[in-house]
Amino acid sequence: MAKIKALTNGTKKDSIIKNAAVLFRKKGFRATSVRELAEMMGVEAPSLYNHISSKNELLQDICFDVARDFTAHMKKVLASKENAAEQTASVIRFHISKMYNDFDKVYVSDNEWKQLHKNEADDFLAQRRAYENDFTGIIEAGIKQKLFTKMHPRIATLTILSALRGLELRQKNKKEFSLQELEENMIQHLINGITI
Amino acid sequence: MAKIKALTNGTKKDSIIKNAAVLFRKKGFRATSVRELAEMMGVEAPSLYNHISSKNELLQDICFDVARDFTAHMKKVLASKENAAEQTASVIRFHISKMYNDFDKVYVSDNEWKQLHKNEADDFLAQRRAYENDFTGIIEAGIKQKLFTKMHPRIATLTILSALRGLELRQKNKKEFSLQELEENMIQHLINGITI
DNA sequence: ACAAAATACTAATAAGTGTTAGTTTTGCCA
DNA sequence: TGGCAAAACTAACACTTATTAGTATTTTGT
Repeated sequence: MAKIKALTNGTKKDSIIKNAAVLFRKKGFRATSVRELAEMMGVEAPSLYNHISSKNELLQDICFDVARDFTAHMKKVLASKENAAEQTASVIRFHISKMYNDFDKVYVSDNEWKQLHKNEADDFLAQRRAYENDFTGIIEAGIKQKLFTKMHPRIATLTILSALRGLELRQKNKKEFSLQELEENMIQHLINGITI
Repeated sequence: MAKIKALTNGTKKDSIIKNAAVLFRKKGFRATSVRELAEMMGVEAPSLYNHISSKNELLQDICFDVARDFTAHMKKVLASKENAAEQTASVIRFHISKMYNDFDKVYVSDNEWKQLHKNEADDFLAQRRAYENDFTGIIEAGIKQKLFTKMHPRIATLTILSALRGLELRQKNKKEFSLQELEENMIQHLINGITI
């Protein structure tokens, strides 16, 4: 009779979520069974239901936690008095470090949110769009401030966010370069490419 | 008794694949049922099996067709006498136009290949890695030729390919900007960002 | 040490899956 | 027009799925 161990500084549910994130990332949400998740934790599948209410809830928690963190950071950036280039760099840096430190959850949020139930998917997408619009606002401000070249701000947004979201920072990559290297190179690449 | 219509310049199987790609993109491979695909085509599920051998075969065809096209283009680029900057631009342009013209299939290939059976997934991944290595080779050549700044070539590769793969060119976006605008802006952004 | 609460277990269910077997219908060509 | 191949249909299978019910065990608080 194995037992679920709580995370240090976390509940048993947190522990389940953490393991779920690993499987959801590796195999996808639909391809991951509750039995499989239970086995990973050394427990029978129904035991998990003492801590969670459904498999879907796990995905919800992952997606909305990640969305909240990104949104919160964006609001902080917008409230700052930095110029557009600094704000852009701050957003990029946050994406990279979040991806670096919380890869499974961020990846799942980016790639599996479609599997949320309709209501939640709509909600998630609305948050995502708001985030993208905020970012586009920063780019537009940068153009007005003559920091950035004249360009299509929406395309720049797609380019930068798409580059960041697509990052896959598994162990293998972490050995090829450090977090600092990655940040420096990507910021240089993505910002200099639109700087006057 | 509805009938499956062949594509103009294509077989009935091609028609099934085309519809499958739409569903796989919208809902994901695992979340798409054969019955659903059949309904979309106005036919009962078992009827499809007169034309395909399995659901998985549909995914295989999609993924490997796309992979073949990208690999073929890369080989052409490598065989050309263009300099590294021109080669990079050519790769970027190909990604964008392919994504623009064949969105469903390219998207599915990029995002659902994990659902292939182990053998095929390994094969697919090997092709993908070879493609990435070829691209890194171009970047490295560009640095040697002093066209590009000193940087981590592997990070530049990830940045550019990630930006391109993450593009989602559905109808909505196609109204915001033209193919030409998109190409110009992204090439400028992704290449100028690493140009001396 | 005992009662109560938390949490594990086994067994089972209902729904959905891809796919096959066997049969009927359709469309084409002699 | 008759016959044959292509391709549709219905029915059913063997599995897997998430989840619940009911029960046993462990842990916690007194």
